[in-house]
Amino acid sequence: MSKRKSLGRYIPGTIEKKWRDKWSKEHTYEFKEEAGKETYYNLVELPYPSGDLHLGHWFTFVNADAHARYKKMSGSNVFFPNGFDAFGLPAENAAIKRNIHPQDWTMKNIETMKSQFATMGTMIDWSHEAITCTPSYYKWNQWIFIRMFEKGLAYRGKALSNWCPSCQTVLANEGIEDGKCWRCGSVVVQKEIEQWFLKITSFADSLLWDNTDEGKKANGVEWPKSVREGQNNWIGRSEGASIQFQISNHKSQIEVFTTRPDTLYGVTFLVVAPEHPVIGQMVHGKWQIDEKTKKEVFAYVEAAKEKTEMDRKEQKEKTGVFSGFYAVHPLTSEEIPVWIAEYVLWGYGTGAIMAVPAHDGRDYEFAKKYNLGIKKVIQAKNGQPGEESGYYVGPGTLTHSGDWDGIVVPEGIGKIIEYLSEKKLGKSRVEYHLHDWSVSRQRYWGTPVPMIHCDTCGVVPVPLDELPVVLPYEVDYAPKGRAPLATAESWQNVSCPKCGGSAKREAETLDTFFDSSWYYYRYMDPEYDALPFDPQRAERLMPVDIYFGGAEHTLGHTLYARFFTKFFKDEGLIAFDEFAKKRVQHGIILGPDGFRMSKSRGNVVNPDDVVSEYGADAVRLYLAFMMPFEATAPWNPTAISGIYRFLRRIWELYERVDDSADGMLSKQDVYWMHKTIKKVGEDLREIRFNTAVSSLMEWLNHLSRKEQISLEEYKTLLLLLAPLAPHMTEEIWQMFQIQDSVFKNQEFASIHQEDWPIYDEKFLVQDEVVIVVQVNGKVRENITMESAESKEKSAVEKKAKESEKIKGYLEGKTVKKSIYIEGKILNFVVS
RNA sequence: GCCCAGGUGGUGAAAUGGUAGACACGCUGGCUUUAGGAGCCAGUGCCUAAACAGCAUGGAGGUUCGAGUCCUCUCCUGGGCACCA
Repeated sequence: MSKRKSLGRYIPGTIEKKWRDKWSKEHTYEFKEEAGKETYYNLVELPYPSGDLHLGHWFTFVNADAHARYKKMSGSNVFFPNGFDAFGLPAENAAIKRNIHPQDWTMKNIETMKSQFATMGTMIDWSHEAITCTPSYYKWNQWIFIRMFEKGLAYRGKALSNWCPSCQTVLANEGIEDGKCWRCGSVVVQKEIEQWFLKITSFADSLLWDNTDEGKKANGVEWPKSVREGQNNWIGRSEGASIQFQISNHKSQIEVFTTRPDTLYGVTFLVVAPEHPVIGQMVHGKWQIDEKTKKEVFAYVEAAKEKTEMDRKEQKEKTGVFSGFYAVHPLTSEEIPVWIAEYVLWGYGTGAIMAVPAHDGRDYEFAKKYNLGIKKVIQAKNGQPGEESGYYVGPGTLTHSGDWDGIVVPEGIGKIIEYLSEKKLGKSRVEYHLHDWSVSRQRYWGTPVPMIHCDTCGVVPVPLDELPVVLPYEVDYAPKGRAPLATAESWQNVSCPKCGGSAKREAETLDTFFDSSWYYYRYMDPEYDALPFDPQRAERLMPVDIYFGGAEHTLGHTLYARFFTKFFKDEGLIAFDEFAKKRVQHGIILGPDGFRMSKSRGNVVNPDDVVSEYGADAVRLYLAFMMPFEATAPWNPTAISGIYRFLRRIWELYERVDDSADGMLSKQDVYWMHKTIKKVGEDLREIRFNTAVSSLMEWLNHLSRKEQISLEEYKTLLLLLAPLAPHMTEEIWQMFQIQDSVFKNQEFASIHQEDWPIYDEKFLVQDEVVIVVQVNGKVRENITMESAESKEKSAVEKKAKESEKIKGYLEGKTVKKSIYIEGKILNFVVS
């Protein structure tokens, strides 16, 4: 009987540093492909190098790490890389504020954050790191952009933007204060601006998630419903019809889009957006219109132009103006007025609507305000009215004989569109809410758009063998009202690749969402220099098996990433449709006061402080334990002490390990061990870290009640804990080897190279079971029975009826029936 | 307005339709002279002197032998989208 020597006090600081240094020195976690071994691509959204790792980073990364370590112990060859999303506006702002170059600021932050990352004790493989602001990375942004350009997927287009006429620049919504430019105070106007777009809309249909059960099975992808629904709503496919309305006394027509062509009868007026070109014809053309109306229309349209998008959205009450013209209703030939109103958007559909106040709230509101007609459309129910059953009809009178004198149109949207096409009044049309993605940024710190403007040849892409177009270092990046790169004249002036004449480089840079749309391909081999990534390696390592990240990227980043993947597939670079098989979205840790952590509120918990107090393992374990991974809850500064206590109890349990106790485990002990192996494994696999920890605690409570702990039990406990608390388990694992002198003159074996323990179902069967006895569904008694005996309902019933308590409840009553769920519950239903 | 996720003790939370509150924090009482982030024992949903009595998972109905879990309606919180025709 050999009781173990005490390990002394548990001092996480020393232990953790020792192991971190060793792992990093020995490149323990560098990923190498191994033939015949299943790879598992474990991905976390790449962080922005803000300069400080916060608790949210810890929460996501340490839990993703526990999952990765579990997969590794279970036999997968795990690929867990990381990198930095290093371009972007904050670097420029910080640079201006602190008079330091954006690049230097960014690289310094990356260095700081990597040293903070190191304290987590993750198995992140930094040898595959990708940093998006390096030329070796953004070269491939440029390559992809040019490929898209050649396919017509990147194009120069126009879109309404906030424009400051004095600074001559586009402003983001955040750059507008009170409708005025934050820099010069001029009134901001809406202007059509030329910019670079990516044609994501041409992938709209393939980006739609098939949310039917069959669809989910077919693509084999496990993404949360909130993301799938959210993206589908954002893409916003709506099927409907476009319908032509003739303008009275003129040749022109107005085309409207509607999803409810079945309500056509109820149209009492048309509304066009203030930007609609027909207004120009009306006001400036030779159309007959009285001066007063003309003035009103002109004033309304001009006022609308001055408003920013924000102003328009904030406006609550609908406004509008009568155009002075009428259109002809295609069914009744009645004249209906044409109005101009801001609530109709130029950017959606045809920029004109048919207003059906009786069946649309907005139209109703507008009709009420301006005293316009309201007409109800009546649906004929089956069998009535009269013989026209099953059709939509306009109002009419139902005569005694059952005749109907209303206007009859076919029922159902499909049929009515057919009917309209036949009459040449309209046709089916699909609209999307999704817009093409504007990727132009008039900023310095980003990927230069690899294009050249030539007066003779127009826009010409930079030849591929001249990539990367390196972002020049010496540039005046302070805001001056134009793209900063336009100030770097020697950089900008080039000769045209086509004609050799003088030309200028594009001075705009790419949106950073471009960078992050494909970084996980680059991780596979960040040095690869033939293509953005090696298609053969992608075939082996991709798609990503699990992608951890935040809910804030539901509509932006993850949708763009899917778009790039569809593009790569079309290019023949990959064969799969979706880049990530599974998406898991983390929750948020709030400040101890229950509010979002923020410097201004002063409720920020610094992970470094907590680590120096309790150690990284305790922080890791608490972040796993405190709540479900997807939940949002406040940080509880005292609750972590329970975790610390848990770790120390395991540490101290070491001296109670009795080697001779092996083979002497009671059936209960074996049951506990196998039950915990099963539960912790399932939980780590299915992203239920909180219950994985609590089941370890339960087992520890069981072990603590025993006098002898066997070596097998204790080692199993360490193995199960290893993915969650990698430092402490490694330390104890090594102490075994030292005290037993089993590895003399040899390297110590790391616990993280060990296999995950295997449980055996046969040990999960208990000799005795407790059966709950209910009477009319209420618990009245617990009876304990031999497992074998409990399989017989009659035996269980017999035993239950022997109980004095149950006898009392059954006395004088008739047992109508009884329900028995094997090994669990017996319910007597009595009258 | 539409879509999504939630609502369970003082707190964070558990619970394949089968004993609601595991595990942990906090709190209460006790023990151990105890400097250790102590430990150990007992208790801790409500109502009760107590209960293996009754009531309890936002609310109201329903399905079921049995509902936190499934269905219908409703209220509230968080997140996303939005004059999208």
